[in-house]
Amino acid sequence: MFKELDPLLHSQLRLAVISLLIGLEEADFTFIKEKTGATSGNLSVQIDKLEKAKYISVVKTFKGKRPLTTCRITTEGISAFEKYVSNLKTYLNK
Amino acid sequence: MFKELDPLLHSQLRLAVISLLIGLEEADFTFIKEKTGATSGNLSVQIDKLEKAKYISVVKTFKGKRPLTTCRITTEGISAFEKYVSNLKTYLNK
DNA sequence: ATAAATTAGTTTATATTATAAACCAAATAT
DNA sequence: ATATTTGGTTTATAATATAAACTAATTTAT
Repeated sequence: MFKELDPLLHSQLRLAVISLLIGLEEADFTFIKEKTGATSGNLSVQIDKLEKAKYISVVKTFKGKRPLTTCRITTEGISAFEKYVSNLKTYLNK
Repeated sequence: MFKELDPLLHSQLRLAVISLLIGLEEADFTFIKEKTGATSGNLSVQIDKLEKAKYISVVKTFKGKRPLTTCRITTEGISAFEKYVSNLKTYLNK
């Protein structure tokens, strides 16, 4: 009937981050923050969770003299997202 | 870009309840409990929230000598669900 | 040169939410 | 008579999300 929804993806902000990265393959912290409208603090926390789950990889470098946090989705993240979307559909068929 | 997801519906159990009621127009507590696999306590709480938001109406009667809690979706509930689904799509287009 | 403001975040505290455990009342089964 | 089941509710706890406060360095303005 209703399939389980991965709690890691069933969060507005984390879902937005993953959704963004699915289309882009790479995005930095500030860009994600702008596109999602999240606060830095919330985004920082949620990116951390996605990274710990290996749904995204995070690389911290410098752009000139400033820190730059770059995120990419992993293959694990892609398949988790695809499964989430497929399971979600069990809730949406009116 | 990403549309706001109604937090009342962005919950696995409450979404399942609404999704069920959209198709059925009427269902009792026990039936919903079976279909969703929820615990009674959790279901009781979530039904309460949906009722307080006027997304569903709840009528308590007796079936023979036993209590019977019957739920129906309201027009407000239907349009909230439709909006939720439509907003959700902004997250799903890979 | 120094102070103020901005960038790019992290950490921590708090509010909200979800879930489970404990409970209740009545009915039915042993 | 008492044990179990039905149909829930209430309350306590765990998990989550969010915001506020903070850090550290960089620009920009004075």
